Amino acid sequence: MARAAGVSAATVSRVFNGGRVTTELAERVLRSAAELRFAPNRVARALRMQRSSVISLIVPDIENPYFASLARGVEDAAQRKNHSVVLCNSDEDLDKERRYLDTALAEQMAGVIIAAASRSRTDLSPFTGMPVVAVDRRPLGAAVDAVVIDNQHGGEQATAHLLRSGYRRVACITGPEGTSAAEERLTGYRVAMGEYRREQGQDQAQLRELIRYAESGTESGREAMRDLLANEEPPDAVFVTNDLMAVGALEALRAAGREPPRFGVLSFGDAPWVSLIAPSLSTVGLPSYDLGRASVGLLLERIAGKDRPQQTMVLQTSLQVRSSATGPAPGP
Amino acid sequence: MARAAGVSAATVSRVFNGGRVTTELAERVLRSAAELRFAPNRVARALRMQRSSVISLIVPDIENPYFASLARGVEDAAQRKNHSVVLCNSDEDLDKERRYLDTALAEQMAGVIIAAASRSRTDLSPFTGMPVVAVDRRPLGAAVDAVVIDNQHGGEQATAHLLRSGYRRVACITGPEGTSAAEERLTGYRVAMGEYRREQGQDQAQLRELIRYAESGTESGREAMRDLLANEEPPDAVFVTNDLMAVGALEALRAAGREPPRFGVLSFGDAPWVSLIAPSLSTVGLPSYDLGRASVGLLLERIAGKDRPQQTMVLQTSLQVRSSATGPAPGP
DNA sequence: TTGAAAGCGCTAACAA
DNA sequence: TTGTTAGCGCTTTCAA
Repeated sequence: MARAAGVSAATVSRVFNGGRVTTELAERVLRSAAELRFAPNRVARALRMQRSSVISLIVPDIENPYFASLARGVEDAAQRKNHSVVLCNSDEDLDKERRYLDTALAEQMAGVIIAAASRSRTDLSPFTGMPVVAVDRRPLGAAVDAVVIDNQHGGEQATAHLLRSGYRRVACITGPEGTSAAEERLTGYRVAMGEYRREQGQDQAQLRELIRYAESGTESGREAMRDLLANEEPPDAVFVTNDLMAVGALEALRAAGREPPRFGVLSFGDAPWVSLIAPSLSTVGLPSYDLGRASVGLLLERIAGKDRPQQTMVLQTSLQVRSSATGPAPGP
Repeated sequence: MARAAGVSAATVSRVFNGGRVTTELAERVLRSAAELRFAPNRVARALRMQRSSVISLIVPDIENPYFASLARGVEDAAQRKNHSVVLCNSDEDLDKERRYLDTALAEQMAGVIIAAASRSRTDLSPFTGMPVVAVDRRPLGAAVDAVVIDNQHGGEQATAHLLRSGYRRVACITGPEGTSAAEERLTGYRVAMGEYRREQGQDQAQLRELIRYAESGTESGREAMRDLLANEEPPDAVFVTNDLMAVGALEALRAAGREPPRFGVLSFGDAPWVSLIAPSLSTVGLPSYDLGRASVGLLLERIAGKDRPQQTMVLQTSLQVRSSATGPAPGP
């Protein structure tokens, strides 16, 4: 290539990397490159620079629409900055995750974006020198940038919306006890309920009978809902902390003849199908795409060598009003 | 690393690549490698071998569950053979697709798996030397292996199932005229209907009034269904060639008081949410995961240098019976 | 079976 | 501004 244009390899390199070259030479190089369909060999470049332009994206499962959307955000942002994205599905398996991390090292990748399989047991310590951004889940005690969702605020939003819509006894079905997202969303619920009851001068001790922990599947959502309906004083609305459980809750409600929006249902998640089911589910939408995009932003700053304090970005949820929680009164 | 083990670089290389080395030396190398947490530099390897172990996967959009599942199949299979997968979203945009293809070349990737944006205008000609497998869509006139779905057979399966379930006037809502998947599925419908009517000694000329072309969205599915119901002699079942249009059709049916399974609905696609809507949709399931897996199989054969005739694998659909097409008679 | 040496294509330091 | 040179870490002859 250099010979074809009658210049040195260094000049070719400079042309392709924005070095100082006279327009005449640059043109000659570009012309030859076009003729020969030449494009710089990125592998050689990566070897020489000790760093490729590939980002490793490690998620539990790309078939989960949440992570698909996140991945899309990552890929779009990366592509705009001439970076490629390697897709890795960890299946929440620490060993598998570990192998992907090792590969990222061996391939001298530019950086890693990871939704870690475990907050405490994912080991990010070998990554000195390679930038890492944690996304969706912030590993405990690892000195990495992170981008996460404000789950508590989302829980507050959801609960407040139900109360504002006129529901009075708002229940909550949340995920397994001890998982951080579920607990945070529940906290949001407690806070919003506490505030409301304080304003109303109501007793605050009775929240417990309105709360159910479930296993985050359709099945367990249905059971939890059935259980809530069996209360002495049953709720008139429910905040469910994920879409799948919400579908189960909906089924239990239909079986009991308590259909939305008379009975309010609000879920957390915004899966692409929530608008397709009947009634279309109002949800607290997750900024999954932006999560991906933002994590690339942080990662590229680190890759560029920017030395700033470790940082966590907290992205806000947004209420998606559809038809399952418009209010207990007969429609206007 | 070589020094640490007291051997030459060549020996280290042989240890990691299954060359002939005495057990004693091999052990020494492995021990040092473990101590130093050494792993061979894949970039240098790729440069030297003129080929990396990365596969480029080009799909229209990873947020489409069909391609997410396909991608998962690709990644699982690739990972098992120590290959990485680079994710590329073409958005059906030829320019964008072209840039990804160029990157694959510049990165000396091991091969490309592509669901091409266009059957005729996607240009795969620069890929002499780099293996390419077309997936889901077979480019016209490109000499590459391909893995596709048997759309026509799927259409036959769907239609035959409706007829077998007791529906008599089966309509079809298919995608835009001229797109190959839509036409093939429609062909399957025609074949199955023709066969049935021949057996019944019925007139075969009247099929046209049972067929509608739509724009493959919820909206246009609803309209097409409404239009079919306005027929002089309306259908009692419909085969819809994708899930989204089926949701629209379902809405039109509900509005007209003709609910499944009294009115049969069968769709083509098997999106993850089809079992969540009410009634749960019976579908012709697409082997998207296997599509991905199989394409990796073909690709790796080519990468290994296997010289065999160009090949197209046709994967079969499978009927997923749920509750929207159990038969016109009142349930047992 | 092992090691020495060359070279994959690029970029960075230096010299001209 | 341009060219020369060295070397990134590996695999692959070739010779020992």
